[in-house]
Amino acid sequence: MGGQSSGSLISQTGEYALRAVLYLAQHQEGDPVSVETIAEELSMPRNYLSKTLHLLAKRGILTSARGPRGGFELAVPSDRLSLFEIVEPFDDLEGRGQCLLGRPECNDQTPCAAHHRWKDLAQRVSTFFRETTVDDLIAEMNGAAAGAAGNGSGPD
Amino acid sequence: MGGQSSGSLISQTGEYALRAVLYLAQHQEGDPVSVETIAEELSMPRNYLSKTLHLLAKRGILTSARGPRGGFELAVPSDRLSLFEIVEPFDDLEGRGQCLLGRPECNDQTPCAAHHRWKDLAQRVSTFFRETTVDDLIAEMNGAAAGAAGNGSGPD
DNA sequence: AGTATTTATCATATTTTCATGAGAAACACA
DNA sequence: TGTGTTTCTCATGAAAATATGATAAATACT
Repeated sequence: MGGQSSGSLISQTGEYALRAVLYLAQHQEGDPVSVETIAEELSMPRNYLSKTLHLLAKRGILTSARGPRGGFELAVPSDRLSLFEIVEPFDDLEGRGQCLLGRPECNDQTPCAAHHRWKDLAQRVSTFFRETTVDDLIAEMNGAAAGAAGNGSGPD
Repeated sequence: MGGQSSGSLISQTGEYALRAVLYLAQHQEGDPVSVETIAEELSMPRNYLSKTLHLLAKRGILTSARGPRGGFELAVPSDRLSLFEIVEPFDDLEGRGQCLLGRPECNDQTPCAAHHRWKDLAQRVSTFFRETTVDDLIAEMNGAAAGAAGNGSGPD
């Protein structure tokens, strides 16, 4: 022991999913994008990413096509695709994992010691994932890079 | 794949630590408490908990004593012991794990796509762990169970 | 001194997560 | 129809987190 575990809110896999979908949203012109491209561009393990994206496709978040000109595309407009939908297949952001003390049931009726103090924050996190869209993140990227507004053509 | 990972902010081990310390704080009368007792009472793996508490002892958060009448005790007054100190040896709550997209460096200068939106929440979480004390949780427990004040003897 | 009790430490097992590699299936295009 | 490209799927491997069991070391009590 002594080694620190990730501590991150989402798993490595969930993070891959998030970054890959973000990439797809930024490369929506024309043909689908191959796993090869994404994996290389974002430095992710190719086959592992393939499986990850496959699961998102099964969830209806992406469309996949095989063969030449195949690859993945968003199946949902990026301004209607929440981070929650992307991460949820891989990480349980609600339900369990809410209670700091790991109680199976932890609510206003049967609260753990931390419930009342933690509740608000947990709720905010939940809301963040549910209400933040892929589009929001892209907008913020462009905004932050260029100055919050104005330049119609996205960079890159 | 398809199985959801914990999704919890802290690891199983960190959760054990938190719950065990909380238990210790509530049983501070007289003799130290043995791992045996805590493990049984809180349904945790005995030897694993032993190691976990040992690490907290090395950090100066608990004192440990061997032999008859041995066990663990708080080494710090519960109103000056933050949740951060308890969990930090097992989970990296700050630094890495802050960036949603897993960037090694993610700050105001070199932000990831989610940085500006996520920053505030991450900060709040960090503050929660740093500023919430063990005493706060115990007070809340008693308060929530009995009605915010009054009954001197704490319920079990 | 001897004994029972309890933590400390070591070696190992189990489970979950993350990752790799090879081949099958689907598809576009010539 | 054939060929190359790409996802899909399976089998396997590696690493980390979690857990177990046995033994050593320390200590209180008789």
